[in-house]
Amino acid sequence: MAKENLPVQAITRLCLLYRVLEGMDRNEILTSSSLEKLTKISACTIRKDLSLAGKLKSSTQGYSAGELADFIKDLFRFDRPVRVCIAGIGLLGSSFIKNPVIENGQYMIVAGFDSNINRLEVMRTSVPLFPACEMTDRIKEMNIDFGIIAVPAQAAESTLQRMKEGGIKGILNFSSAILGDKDIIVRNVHFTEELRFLSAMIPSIQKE
Amino acid sequence: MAKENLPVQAITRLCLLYRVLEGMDRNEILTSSSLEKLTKISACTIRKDLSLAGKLKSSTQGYSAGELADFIKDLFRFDRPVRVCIAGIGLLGSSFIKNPVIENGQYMIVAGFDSNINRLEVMRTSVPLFPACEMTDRIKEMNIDFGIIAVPAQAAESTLQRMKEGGIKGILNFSSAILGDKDIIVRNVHFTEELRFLSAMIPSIQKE
DNA sequence: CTTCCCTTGTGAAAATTTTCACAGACAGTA
DNA sequence: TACTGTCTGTGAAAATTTTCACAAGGGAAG
Repeated sequence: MAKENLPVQAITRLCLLYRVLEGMDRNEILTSSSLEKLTKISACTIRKDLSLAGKLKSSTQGYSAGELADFIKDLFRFDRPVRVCIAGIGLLGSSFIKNPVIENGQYMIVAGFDSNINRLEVMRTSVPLFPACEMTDRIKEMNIDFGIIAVPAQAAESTLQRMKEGGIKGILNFSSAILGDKDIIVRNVHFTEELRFLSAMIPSIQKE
Repeated sequence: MAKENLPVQAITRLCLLYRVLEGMDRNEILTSSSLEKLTKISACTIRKDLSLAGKLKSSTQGYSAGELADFIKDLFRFDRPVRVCIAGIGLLGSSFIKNPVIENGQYMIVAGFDSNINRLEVMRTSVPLFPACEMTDRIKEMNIDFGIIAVPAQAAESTLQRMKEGGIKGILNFSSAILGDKDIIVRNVHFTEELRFLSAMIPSIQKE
Protein backbone atom coordinates (compact mmCIF):
# COMPACT_ATOMS: atom_id res chain seq x y z
CA MET A 1 0.00 0.00 0.00
CA ALA A 2 2.97 2.28 0.51
CA LYS A 3 5.90 2.99 -1.74
CA GLU A 4 8.46 1.03 0.24
CA ASN A 5 6.87 -2.25 -0.91
CA LEU A 6 7.09 -1.37 -4.56
CA PRO A 7 9.23 -3.83 -6.49
CA VAL A 8 11.90 -2.30 -8.70
CA GLN A 9 10.09 -3.49 -11.79
CA ALA A 10 6.96 -1.68 -10.69
CA ILE A 11 8.97 1.51 -10.20
CA THR A 12 10.37 1.16 -13.70
CA ARG A 13 6.89 0.68 -15.12
CA LEU A 14 5.49 3.68 -13.28
CA CYS A 15 8.29 5.85 -14.68
CA LEU A 16 7.37 4.65 -18.15
CA LEU A 17 3.71 5.33 -17.50
CA TYR A 18 4.58 8.81 -16.30
CA ARG A 19 6.41 9.53 -19.53
CA VAL A 20 3.33 8.58 -21.54
CA LEU A 21 1.03 10.66 -19.34
CA GLU A 22 3.25 13.72 -19.59
CA GLY A 23 2.82 13.76 -23.34
CA MET A 24 -0.97 13.86 -23.15
CA ASP A 25 -3.75 16.34 -22.64
CA ARG A 26 -4.32 16.49 -18.88
CA ASN A 27 -8.09 16.14 -19.36
CA GLU A 28 -7.97 12.96 -21.34
CA ILE A 29 -9.65 10.01 -19.65
CA LEU A 30 -7.79 6.72 -19.82
CA THR A 31 -8.77 3.23 -18.78
CA SER A 32 -6.22 0.67 -17.73
CA SER A 33 -6.76 -1.07 -21.08
CA SER A 34 -6.09 2.05 -23.11
CA LEU A 35 -2.92 2.51 -21.07
CA GLU A 36 -1.96 -1.04 -21.91
CA LYS A 37 -1.98 -0.14 -25.61
CA LEU A 38 0.17 2.91 -25.04
CA THR A 39 2.72 1.38 -22.70
CA LYS A 40 2.64 -2.35 -23.59
CA ILE A 41 2.17 -3.04 -19.88
CA SER A 42 -0.80 -5.29 -19.13
CA ALA A 43 -3.89 -3.51 -17.75
CA CYS A 44 -3.80 -5.80 -14.77
CA THR A 45 -0.22 -4.95 -13.93
CA ILE A 46 -0.91 -1.25 -14.28
CA ARG A 47 -3.79 -1.46 -11.83
CA LYS A 48 -1.75 -3.58 -9.43
CA ASP A 49 1.23 -1.25 -9.57
CA LEU A 50 -0.96 1.74 -8.82
CA SER A 51 -2.61 -0.16 -6.03
CA LEU A 52 0.74 -1.10 -4.48
CA ALA A 53 1.86 2.49 -4.87
CA GLY A 54 -1.08 3.54 -2.73
CA LYS A 55 -3.44 4.90 -5.33
CA LEU A 56 -6.62 5.97 -3.59
CA LYS A 57 -10.08 5.11 -4.79
CA SER A 58 -10.70 7.19 -7.86
CA SER A 59 -13.47 7.35 -10.38
CA THR A 60 -14.76 4.00 -11.56
CA GLN A 61 -14.73 5.42 -15.04
CA GLY A 62 -11.02 5.40 -15.78
CA TYR A 63 -8.19 7.74 -14.90
CA SER A 64 -7.72 11.38 -15.76
CA ALA A 65 -4.32 11.76 -17.39
CA GLY A 66 -3.52 14.83 -15.33
CA GLU A 67 -4.50 13.35 -11.99
CA LEU A 68 -2.63 10.14 -12.63
CA ALA A 69 0.48 12.04 -13.68
CA ASP A 70 0.25 14.13 -10.52
CA PHE A 71 -0.10 11.01 -8.41
CA ILE A 72 3.11 9.55 -9.82
CA LYS A 73 4.86 12.90 -9.63
CA ASP A 74 4.04 13.20 -5.93
CA LEU A 75 4.92 9.60 -5.23
CA PHE A 76 8.40 9.90 -6.68
CA ARG A 77 8.90 13.62 -5.98
CA PHE A 78 9.37 14.42 -9.64
CA ASP A 79 8.71 18.06 -8.84
CA ARG A 80 11.94 18.35 -6.85
CA PRO A 81 14.70 19.94 -8.93
CA VAL A 82 17.80 17.75 -9.18
CA ARG A 83 21.34 18.97 -9.70
CA VAL A 84 23.45 16.76 -11.92
CA CYS A 85 27.14 16.66 -12.80
CA ILE A 86 28.99 14.87 -15.59
CA ALA A 87 32.35 13.17 -15.22
CA GLY A 88 34.17 12.78 -18.52
CA ILE A 89 33.73 15.41 -21.20
CA GLY A 90 34.24 13.20 -24.20
CA LEU A 91 31.84 12.64 -27.08
CA LEU A 92 29.01 11.47 -24.86
CA GLY A 93 29.71 13.82 -21.97
CA SER A 94 29.74 16.91 -24.11
CA SER A 95 26.44 15.98 -25.76
CA PHE A 96 24.89 16.24 -22.30
CA ILE A 97 26.65 19.50 -21.58
CA LYS A 98 25.24 21.03 -24.75
CA ASN A 99 21.69 20.52 -23.45
CA PRO A 100 22.04 21.18 -19.74
CA VAL A 101 18.32 21.47 -19.03
CA ILE A 102 16.55 18.12 -19.05
CA GLU A 103 12.85 17.35 -18.59
CA ASN A 104 11.58 20.91 -18.35
CA GLY A 105 14.24 21.79 -15.86
CA GLN A 106 13.75 19.03 -13.31
CA TYR A 107 17.28 17.92 -14.03
CA MET A 108 19.95 20.57 -14.50
CA ILE A 109 23.53 19.86 -15.43
CA VAL A 110 25.45 22.21 -13.18
CA ALA A 111 29.04 21.00 -13.52
CA GLY A 112 31.37 18.96 -15.69
CA PHE A 113 34.62 17.24 -14.71
CA ASP A 114 37.51 15.88 -16.72
CA SER A 115 41.05 14.85 -15.87
CA ASN A 116 42.35 16.34 -19.11
CA ILE A 117 42.97 20.02 -18.29
CA ASN A 118 43.47 20.97 -21.93
CA ARG A 119 40.04 19.72 -22.81
CA LEU A 120 38.51 21.87 -20.08
CA GLU A 121 40.20 24.99 -21.43
CA VAL A 122 39.25 24.40 -25.03
CA MET A 123 35.56 23.77 -24.48
CA ARG A 124 33.14 26.64 -24.71
CA THR A 125 30.09 25.93 -22.62
CA SER A 126 27.54 27.50 -20.32
CA VAL A 127 28.20 24.78 -17.73
CA PRO A 128 31.22 25.35 -15.46
CA LEU A 129 33.98 22.75 -15.92
CA PHE A 130 36.51 21.59 -13.33
CA PRO A 131 39.47 19.23 -13.13
CA ALA A 132 38.54 15.75 -11.92
CA CYS A 133 40.66 16.08 -8.77
CA GLU A 134 38.30 18.76 -7.45
CA MET A 135 35.27 16.54 -7.88
CA THR A 136 34.52 15.66 -4.28
CA ASP A 137 34.83 19.23 -3.04
CA ARG A 138 32.84 20.81 -5.84
CA ILE A 139 30.03 18.29 -5.44
CA LYS A 140 29.75 19.17 -1.76
CA GLU A 141 30.04 22.88 -2.34
CA MET A 142 27.51 22.93 -5.19
CA ASN A 143 25.15 20.49 -3.50
CA ILE A 144 24.94 18.11 -6.43
CA ASP A 145 22.52 15.19 -6.26
CA PHE A 146 23.24 12.93 -9.22
CA GLY A 147 26.31 12.05 -11.24
CA ILE A 148 26.68 10.81 -14.78
CA ILE A 149 29.80 8.74 -15.41
CA ALA A 150 31.07 9.02 -18.98
CA VAL A 151 34.75 8.28 -18.36
CA PRO A 152 36.76 5.31 -19.70
CA ALA A 153 36.10 2.02 -17.90
CA GLN A 154 39.34 1.98 -15.94
CA ALA A 155 38.53 5.34 -14.33
CA ALA A 156 34.93 4.49 -13.55
CA GLU A 157 35.33 2.95 -10.10
CA SER A 158 37.46 5.82 -8.78
CA THR A 159 34.99 8.32 -10.19
CA LEU A 160 32.22 6.56 -8.30
CA GLN A 161 34.26 6.80 -5.10
CA ARG A 162 34.85 10.51 -5.59
CA MET A 163 31.18 11.08 -6.23
CA LYS A 164 30.23 9.04 -3.20
CA GLU A 165 32.55 11.03 -0.96
CA GLY A 166 30.95 14.18 -2.27
CA GLY A 167 27.56 12.89 -1.18
CA ILE A 168 26.02 11.99 -4.54
CA LYS A 169 22.78 10.01 -4.19
CA GLY A 170 22.41 8.44 -7.62
CA ILE A 171 24.68 7.56 -10.52
CA LEU A 172 24.06 6.84 -14.17
CA ASN A 173 27.04 4.91 -15.47
CA PHE A 174 27.65 4.94 -19.22
CA SER A 175 31.14 3.48 -19.03
CA SER A 176 31.61 -0.16 -19.85
CA ALA A 177 32.60 -0.93 -16.26
CA ILE A 178 29.92 -2.54 -14.11
CA LEU A 179 29.44 -0.46 -11.01
CA GLY A 180 27.43 -0.95 -7.88
CA ASP A 181 27.34 0.34 -4.33
CA LYS A 182 25.31 -0.45 -1.28
CA ASP A 183 24.68 3.17 -0.34
CA ILE A 184 24.07 4.73 -3.72
CA ILE A 185 21.61 3.90 -6.48
CA VAL A 186 23.64 3.05 -9.55
CA ARG A 187 22.21 2.40 -13.00
CA ASN A 188 24.50 0.90 -15.61
CA VAL A 189 23.62 1.79 -19.18
CA HIS A 190 25.52 0.32 -22.08
CA PHE A 191 24.58 0.86 -25.72
CA THR A 192 26.26 -2.01 -27.40
CA GLU A 193 25.01 -4.39 -24.77
CA GLU A 194 21.54 -3.62 -26.07
CA LEU A 195 22.62 -4.76 -29.52
CA ARG A 196 23.98 -7.93 -27.96
CA PHE A 197 20.68 -8.43 -26.20
CA LEU A 198 18.83 -8.20 -29.51
CA SER A 199 21.17 -10.79 -31.01
CA ALA A 200 20.61 -13.06 -28.04
CA MET A 201 16.84 -12.81 -28.32
CA ILE A 202 16.59 -13.55 -32.04
CA PRO A 203 17.07 -17.33 -31.96
CA SER A 204 14.74 -17.74 -29.00
CA ILE A 205 11.69 -16.24 -30.65
CA GLN A 206 12.00 -18.71 -33.47
CA LYS A 207 11.21 -21.40 -30.91
CA GLU A 208 8.36 -19.80 -29.01
CA MET B 1 18.48 -27.18 -20.30
CA ALA B 2 18.05 -25.56 -23.68
CA LYS B 3 18.07 -21.93 -24.64
CA GLU B 4 14.35 -21.68 -25.35
CA ASN B 5 13.60 -21.91 -21.63
CA LEU B 6 15.87 -19.06 -20.72
CA PRO B 7 13.99 -16.21 -19.09
CA VAL B 8 14.63 -12.76 -20.52
CA GLN B 9 16.35 -11.72 -17.32
CA ALA B 10 18.76 -14.61 -17.61
CA ILE B 11 19.56 -13.58 -21.18
CA THR B 12 20.28 -10.06 -20.00
CA ARG B 13 22.57 -11.36 -17.28
CA LEU B 14 24.45 -13.64 -19.64
CA CYS B 15 25.06 -10.69 -21.98
CA LEU B 16 26.46 -8.77 -19.04
CA LEU B 17 28.61 -11.71 -18.04
CA TYR B 18 29.90 -11.98 -21.58
CA ARG B 19 30.97 -8.35 -21.53
CA VAL B 20 33.01 -8.95 -18.38
CA LEU B 21 34.60 -12.10 -19.78
CA GLU B 22 35.57 -10.39 -23.04
CA GLY B 23 37.67 -7.91 -21.12
CA MET B 24 39.73 -10.60 -19.41
CA ASP B 25 42.68 -12.82 -20.09
CA ARG B 26 41.25 -16.01 -21.64
CA ASN B 27 43.30 -18.18 -19.31
CA GLU B 28 42.09 -16.67 -16.12
CA ILE B 29 40.18 -19.08 -13.89
CA LEU B 30 37.02 -17.74 -12.30
CA THR B 31 34.69 -19.20 -9.71
CA SER B 32 31.05 -18.27 -9.58
CA SER B 33 31.82 -16.19 -6.47
CA SER B 34 34.55 -14.21 -8.17
CA LEU B 35 32.13 -13.57 -11.03
CA GLU B 36 29.62 -12.34 -8.49
CA LYS B 37 32.05 -9.62 -7.44
CA LEU B 38 32.64 -8.55 -11.02
CA THR B 39 29.06 -8.59 -12.23
CA LYS B 40 27.02 -8.01 -9.04
CA ILE B 41 24.98 -11.07 -10.00
CA SER B 42 24.72 -13.66 -7.22
CA ALA B 43 26.94 -16.73 -7.64
CA CYS B 44 23.88 -18.90 -7.38
CA THR B 45 22.07 -17.10 -10.16
CA ILE B 46 25.12 -17.28 -12.39
CA ARG B 47 25.36 -21.02 -11.93
CA LYS B 48 21.62 -21.44 -12.48
CA ASP B 49 21.65 -19.30 -15.62
CA LEU B 50 24.49 -21.30 -17.07
CA SER B 51 22.74 -24.51 -16.13
CA LEU B 52 19.49 -23.37 -17.83
CA ALA B 53 21.51 -22.31 -20.83
CA GLY B 54 22.76 -25.86 -21.13
CA LYS B 55 26.27 -25.54 -19.77
CA LEU B 56 27.86 -28.97 -19.79
CA LYS B 57 29.80 -30.41 -16.91
CA SER B 58 33.06 -28.57 -16.73
CA SER B 59 35.92 -28.56 -14.29
CA THR B 60 34.95 -28.57 -10.66
CA GLN B 61 37.61 -25.97 -10.14
CA GLY B 62 35.91 -22.92 -11.59
CA TYR B 63 35.49 -21.64 -15.12
CA SER B 64 38.13 -20.64 -17.63
CA ALA B 65 37.33 -17.14 -18.86
CA GLY B 66 37.94 -18.10 -22.45
CA GLU B 67 35.83 -21.23 -22.42
CA LEU B 68 32.95 -19.54 -20.70
CA ALA B 69 33.06 -16.65 -23.15
CA ASP B 70 33.03 -19.12 -26.02
CA PHE B 71 30.07 -20.94 -24.53
CA ILE B 72 28.00 -17.74 -24.39
CA LYS B 73 29.23 -16.67 -27.80
CA ASP B 74 28.06 -19.95 -29.33
CA LEU B 75 24.79 -19.91 -27.43
CA PHE B 76 23.80 -16.50 -28.71
CA ARG B 77 25.68 -16.63 -32.02
CA PHE B 78 27.75 -13.60 -31.17
CA ASP B 79 30.20 -14.60 -33.89
CA ARG B 80 27.65 -13.88 -36.64
CA PRO B 81 28.24 -10.46 -38.19
CA VAL B 82 25.18 -8.22 -37.99
CA ARG B 83 24.31 -5.43 -40.41
CA VAL B 84 22.75 -2.40 -38.78
CA CYS B 85 21.08 0.75 -40.13
CA ILE B 86 20.22 4.03 -38.43
CA ALA B 87 17.05 6.00 -39.01
CA GLY B 88 17.40 9.66 -38.09
CA ILE B 89 20.74 11.37 -38.58
CA GLY B 90 20.43 13.92 -35.80
CA LEU B 91 22.80 14.41 -32.89
CA LEU B 92 22.47 10.85 -31.66
CA GLY B 93 22.25 9.21 -35.07
CA SER B 94 25.37 10.86 -36.38
CA SER B 95 27.36 9.84 -33.30
CA PHE B 96 26.70 6.23 -34.32
CA ILE B 97 27.58 6.94 -37.94
CA LYS B 98 30.93 8.34 -36.89
CA ASN B 99 31.91 4.98 -35.36
CA PRO B 100 30.34 2.48 -37.73
CA VAL B 101 32.23 -0.54 -36.44
CA ILE B 102 30.95 -1.77 -33.09
CA GLU B 103 32.23 -4.60 -30.89
CA ASN B 104 35.22 -5.60 -33.00
CA GLY B 105 33.12 -5.65 -36.12
CA GLN B 106 30.29 -7.89 -35.03
CA TYR B 107 27.95 -4.98 -35.63
CA MET B 108 28.51 -2.80 -38.68
CA ILE B 109 26.51 0.28 -39.49
CA VAL B 110 25.94 -0.04 -43.21
CA ALA B 111 23.31 2.61 -43.94
CA GLY B 112 21.72 5.77 -42.58
CA PHE B 113 18.29 7.21 -43.36
CA ASP B 114 16.76 10.63 -42.85
CA SER B 115 13.70 12.39 -44.23
CA ASN B 116 15.60 15.67 -44.48
CA ILE B 117 17.33 15.50 -47.88
CA ASN B 118 19.50 18.54 -47.16
CA ARG B 119 20.97 16.86 -44.13
CA LEU B 120 21.92 13.84 -46.22
CA GLU B 121 23.75 16.01 -48.73
CA VAL B 122 25.64 18.04 -46.17
CA MET B 123 26.96 15.12 -44.13
CA ARG B 124 30.35 13.71 -44.95
CA THR B 125 30.54 10.09 -43.88
CA SER B 126 31.87 6.69 -44.84
CA VAL B 127 28.40 5.18 -44.37
CA PRO B 128 26.00 5.57 -47.32
CA LEU B 129 22.97 7.72 -46.55
CA PHE B 130 19.52 7.51 -48.14
CA PRO B 131 16.19 9.33 -47.95
CA ALA B 132 13.75 7.77 -45.48
CA CYS B 133 11.26 6.87 -48.21
CA GLU B 134 13.72 4.34 -49.64
CA MET B 135 14.13 2.60 -46.30
CA THR B 136 12.16 -0.59 -46.95
CA ASP B 137 13.78 -1.26 -50.31
CA ARG B 138 17.32 -0.50 -49.19
CA ILE B 139 16.97 -2.71 -46.13
CA LYS B 140 15.91 -5.63 -48.35
CA GLU B 141 18.55 -4.96 -50.95
CA MET B 142 21.37 -4.56 -48.44
CA ASN B 143 20.20 -7.42 -46.25
CA ILE B 144 20.14 -5.41 -43.05
CA ASP B 145 19.41 -7.22 -39.78
CA PHE B 146 18.94 -4.58 -37.10
CA GLY B 147 17.66 -1.01 -37.04
CA ILE B 148 18.36 1.84 -34.67
CA ILE B 149 15.55 4.38 -34.39
CA ALA B 150 16.80 7.88 -33.57
CA VAL B 151 13.97 9.89 -35.11
CA PRO B 152 11.52 12.20 -33.30
CA ALA B 153 8.77 10.39 -31.38
CA GLN B 154 6.00 11.13 -33.87
CA ALA B 155 7.92 9.45 -36.69
CA ALA B 156 8.95 6.42 -34.64
CA GLU B 157 5.99 4.12 -35.28
CA SER B 158 6.10 4.63 -39.07
CA THR B 159 9.85 4.03 -39.04
CA LEU B 160 9.25 0.74 -37.24
CA GLN B 161 6.72 -0.25 -39.91
CA ARG B 162 9.14 0.55 -42.72
CA MET B 163 11.87 -1.45 -41.03
CA LYS B 164 9.52 -4.34 -40.45
CA GLU B 165 8.49 -4.41 -44.10
CA GLY B 166 12.13 -4.48 -45.02
CA GLY B 167 12.58 -7.59 -42.91
CA ILE B 168 14.48 -6.16 -39.94
CA LYS B 169 14.74 -8.63 -37.04
CA GLY B 170 15.58 -6.36 -34.12
CA ILE B 171 15.17 -2.70 -33.25
CA LEU B 172 16.82 -0.43 -30.73
CA ASN B 173 14.53 2.51 -30.17
CA PHE B 174 16.06 5.70 -28.76
CA SER B 175 13.05 7.89 -29.51
CA SER B 176 10.74 8.79 -26.67
CA ALA B 177 7.91 6.78 -28.24
CA ILE B 178 7.24 3.37 -26.72
CA LEU B 179 7.38 0.79 -29.44
CA GLY B 180 6.61 -2.88 -29.54
CA ASP B 181 5.79 -5.54 -32.08
CA LYS B 182 4.87 -9.18 -31.89
CA ASP B 183 7.20 -10.27 -34.70
CA ILE B 184 10.25 -8.16 -34.00
CA ILE B 185 12.38 -7.79 -30.90
CA VAL B 186 12.22 -4.16 -29.85
CA ARG B 187 14.26 -2.59 -27.09
CA ASN B 188 13.28 0.87 -25.90
CA VAL B 189 16.12 2.93 -24.48
CA HIS B 190 15.52 6.34 -22.99
CA PHE B 191 18.20 8.39 -21.25
CA THR B 192 16.19 10.74 -19.17
CA GLU B 193 13.95 7.92 -18.02
CA GLU B 194 17.02 6.55 -16.29
CA LEU B 195 17.36 9.81 -14.39
CA ARG B 196 13.70 9.56 -13.44
CA PHE B 197 14.31 6.02 -12.25
CA LEU B 198 17.12 7.22 -9.99
CA SER B 199 14.83 9.88 -8.53
CA ALA B 200 12.14 7.29 -7.95
CA MET B 201 14.52 4.96 -6.14
CA ILE B 202 15.98 7.51 -3.77
CA PRO B 203 13.14 7.71 -1.25
CA SER B 204 12.72 3.95 -1.18
CA ILE B 205 16.23 3.12 -0.06
CA GLN B 206 15.79 5.33 2.95
CA LYS B 207 13.17 2.84 4.13
CA GLU B 208 14.82 -0.47 3.38
C1' DC C 1 45.14 -44.84 -1.60
C1' DT C 2 42.80 -41.78 1.53
C1' DT C 3 41.52 -37.44 3.25
C1' DC C 4 40.48 -32.67 2.85
C1' DC C 5 38.86 -28.84 0.63
C1' DC C 6 36.65 -26.36 -2.79
C1' DT C 7 33.59 -25.90 -6.70
C1' DT C 8 29.97 -26.96 -9.90
C1' DG C 9 25.26 -28.35 -11.39
C1' DT C 10 20.70 -28.99 -9.97
C1' DG C 11 16.32 -30.67 -7.67
C1' DA C 12 13.48 -28.66 -4.22
C1' DA C 13 12.00 -24.78 -1.37
C1' DA C 14 11.26 -20.03 -0.87
C1' DA C 15 10.32 -15.65 -2.51
C1' DT C 16 8.67 -12.66 -5.72
C1' DT C 17 5.80 -11.05 -9.44
C1' DT C 18 1.99 -11.38 -12.49
C1' DT C 19 -2.53 -12.68 -13.69
C1' DC C 20 -7.20 -13.94 -12.53
C1' DA C 21 -11.62 -12.89 -11.25
C1' DC C 22 -14.99 -10.57 -8.87
C1' DA C 23 -17.22 -7.25 -5.36
C1' DG C 24 -18.26 -2.62 -5.27
C1' DA C 25 -19.00 1.81 -7.35
C1' DC C 26 -20.62 5.06 -10.55
C1' DA C 27 -22.46 7.11 -14.95
C1' DG C 28 -26.10 6.87 -18.14
C1' DT C 29 -30.82 5.80 -19.41
C1' DA C 30 -35.59 5.50 -18.86
C1' DT D 1 -36.20 4.42 -8.75
C1' DA D 2 -34.23 0.55 -10.97
C1' DC D 3 -31.45 -1.51 -14.37
C1' DT D 4 -27.28 -1.92 -17.28
C1' DG D 5 -22.54 -1.08 -18.84
C1' DT D 6 -18.10 -0.50 -17.55
C1' DC D 7 -14.11 0.07 -14.84
C1' DT D 8 -11.35 0.09 -10.65
C1' DG D 9 -8.98 -1.98 -6.62
C1' DT D 10 -7.58 -6.08 -4.57
C1' DG D 11 -7.49 -10.72 -2.25
C1' DA D 12 -6.27 -15.20 -3.92
C1' DA D 13 -4.24 -18.27 -7.35
C1' DA D 14 -0.88 -19.10 -10.71
C1' DA D 15 3.41 -18.50 -12.73
C1' DT D 16 7.93 -17.25 -12.63
C1' DT D 17 12.43 -16.43 -10.71
C1' DT D 18 15.80 -16.74 -7.18
C1' DT D 19 17.99 -18.89 -3.43
C1' DC D 20 19.11 -22.91 -0.75
C1' DA D 21 21.55 -26.85 0.10
C1' DC D 22 23.76 -30.85 -1.07
C1' DA D 23 25.55 -34.86 -4.01
C1' DA D 24 29.23 -35.56 -7.02
C1' DG D 25 33.66 -34.61 -8.90
C1' DG D 26 38.48 -33.55 -8.91
C1' DG D 27 42.94 -31.49 -7.44
C1' DA D 28 46.43 -31.36 -3.72
C1' DA D 29 48.88 -33.37 -0.09
C1' DG D 30 50.63 -37.03 2.47
